[in-house]
Amino acid sequence: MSSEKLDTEVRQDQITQAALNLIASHGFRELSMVKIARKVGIVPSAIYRHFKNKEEVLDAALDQIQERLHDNVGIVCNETSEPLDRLKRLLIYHVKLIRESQGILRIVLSEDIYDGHSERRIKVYNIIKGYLDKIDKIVSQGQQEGKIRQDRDAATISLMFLSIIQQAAILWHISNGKFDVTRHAEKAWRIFNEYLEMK
Amino acid sequence: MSSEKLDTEVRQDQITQAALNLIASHGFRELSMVKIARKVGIVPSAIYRHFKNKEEVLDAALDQIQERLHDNVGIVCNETSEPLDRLKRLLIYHVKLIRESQGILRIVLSEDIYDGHSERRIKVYNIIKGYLDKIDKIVSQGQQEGKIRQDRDAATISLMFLSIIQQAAILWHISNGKFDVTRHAEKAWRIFNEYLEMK
DNA sequence: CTGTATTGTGAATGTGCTTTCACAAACGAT
DNA sequence: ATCGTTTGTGAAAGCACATTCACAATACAG
Repeated sequence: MSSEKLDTEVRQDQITQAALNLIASHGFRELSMVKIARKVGIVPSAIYRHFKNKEEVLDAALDQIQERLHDNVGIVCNETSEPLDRLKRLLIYHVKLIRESQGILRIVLSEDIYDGHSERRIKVYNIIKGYLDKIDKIVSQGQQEGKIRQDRDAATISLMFLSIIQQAAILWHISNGKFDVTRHAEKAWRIFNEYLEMK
Repeated sequence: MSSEKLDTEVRQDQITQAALNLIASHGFRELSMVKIARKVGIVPSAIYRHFKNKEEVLDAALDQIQERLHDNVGIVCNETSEPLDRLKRLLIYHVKLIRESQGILRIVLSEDIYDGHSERRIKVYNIIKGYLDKIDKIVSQGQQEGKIRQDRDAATISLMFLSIIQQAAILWHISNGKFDVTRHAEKAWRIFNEYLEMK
């Protein structure tokens, strides 16, 4: 009952995707090599042909998340050059990302992903920091252009911006979809936008 | 090598405290009956004299967290009757709570605490909702008194308020204390306060 | 002082997990 | 077609864990 033999590159991709989907749908706690293997259609030990260990699989999954976040920023920056529009669209994309791949961002927040190993912690911190930096750039540019009030810290504004969605996403998840993220995001954005525009 | 025999009530308290401290310092993932027992000074199986299983221990720990959150609200409401002052102080107490008992609030956010069992998920949701309701009351009252602008949803404002600290707390933790929560809380509060005061 | 309920102990069970390893099947270059 | 490399397999080792159970120590009521 042998599976088809595939290149390491292909398998690595499949394994990473499987891991991401499993985390998204059943949480980090439920993630096991057995389940990843089942989803890919191979046997657990076969994973070790393509990754050194579970750690490496997780790292690859984190890389994917980072990519998706950065992609979103790239997209909105291409779509419009208006700073406030960029932020608004980024908010929408972020919410969409959360809704589509359930927990993909809660992964970043999940306590358990660190598991004592501080390298992973640093990696996660850098992912968030990288994302925040990009938001920061949008804000700073908006301030220079006079489109966003200049009397407040760009970093603080950026973090507040991220906080809005993130916390809502958590509530959304815990409530089993009962809590309306999109609605909250809209309302919160109105408040935030109004503040940023103030002179 | 027998331990002193103590009443179930006392042991339940010790066990709950031990569990909370362990989660706070080493995360939810690391929590085990063995470690709880070691901290209390008894043998793992002895825990089962006082709790039916691990689930019950966790539930007791969650109850404790809820209590602390509600206590904070009670304290600030006794300290002052000015809505904005109440919020500001609550922010400070919240940050303090986070700083003191490391991860006590990340527990609420931790993916793994649900572990598939939806009862626990509901319980956590209710804890947050209860806390948010109390914040909501402060905001609503402030709006009625004309101390807080009335053209925005109290619920949205409350959630934004909570988000500010919560996300910062997460960053603080991930960065191993490098990120300055207190500083961010202060800056964010200034922004938030200014907005709420606007007519 | 005696008997009974309560609390603690150590060993054992069972489960699920990651990881290793010898071996087998498929592939690719020559 | 063949040989070496890559990928997949199944079994097993080894670990941590929650939980159970018979038994021992302790407290306490009468």
